Amino acid sequence: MARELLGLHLVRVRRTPTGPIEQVGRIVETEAYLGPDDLAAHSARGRRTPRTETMFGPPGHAYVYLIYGVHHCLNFVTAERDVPQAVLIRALEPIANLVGRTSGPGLLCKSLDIDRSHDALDLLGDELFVVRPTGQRPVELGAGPRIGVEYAGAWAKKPWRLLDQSSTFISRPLPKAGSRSSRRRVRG
DNA sequence: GGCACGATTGCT
DNA sequence: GCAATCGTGCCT
Repeated sequence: MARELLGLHLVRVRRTPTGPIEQVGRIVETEAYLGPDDLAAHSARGRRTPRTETMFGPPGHAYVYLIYGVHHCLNFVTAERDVPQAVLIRALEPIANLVGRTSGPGLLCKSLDIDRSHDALDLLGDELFVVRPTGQRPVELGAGPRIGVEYAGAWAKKPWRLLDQSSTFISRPLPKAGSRSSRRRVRG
């Protein structure tokens, strides 16, 4: 799903006093979180709490959480009920009605005005959803380790951060080949 | 009730 | 390099 979402358009419909505004961004960076095995996931070891409950719910819903007491992060729940997997949306390329930066999970939520009140929102509804654009620009697939999960040991090394290398709106470049974070463990 | 800390960002 | 800022998870 993290791969499939790249290149699709995320649509956010905001109701305003003067009528609805449709914000659109092309998804250019995602990360996969495959709990309960994945120790980098909030649902690691099957941890099921009020916060992570949405991850255990049906797919096609938003999982939104507050990080560092400051920013919100938007995820799509991707697996069947009771299988706590999700895809973090990390960066958008502005297509329509987007003001402010959209490169980075916290910035993206700020620009789309998404917060905890949107947790568990149905992504098949009319407020937040994805569409496949016509004449879709091809995705130049890149992969690297996920950001900010150093604590997850071997799981932190998995190349589950996916992005479109042709986009200038990714949150940060992939680590250079040969750098510590991209080097493969080789048996000696 | 206490306390350590985070799937980030911005400023020094 | 590090502070901001607070909900969450886990312990007592």
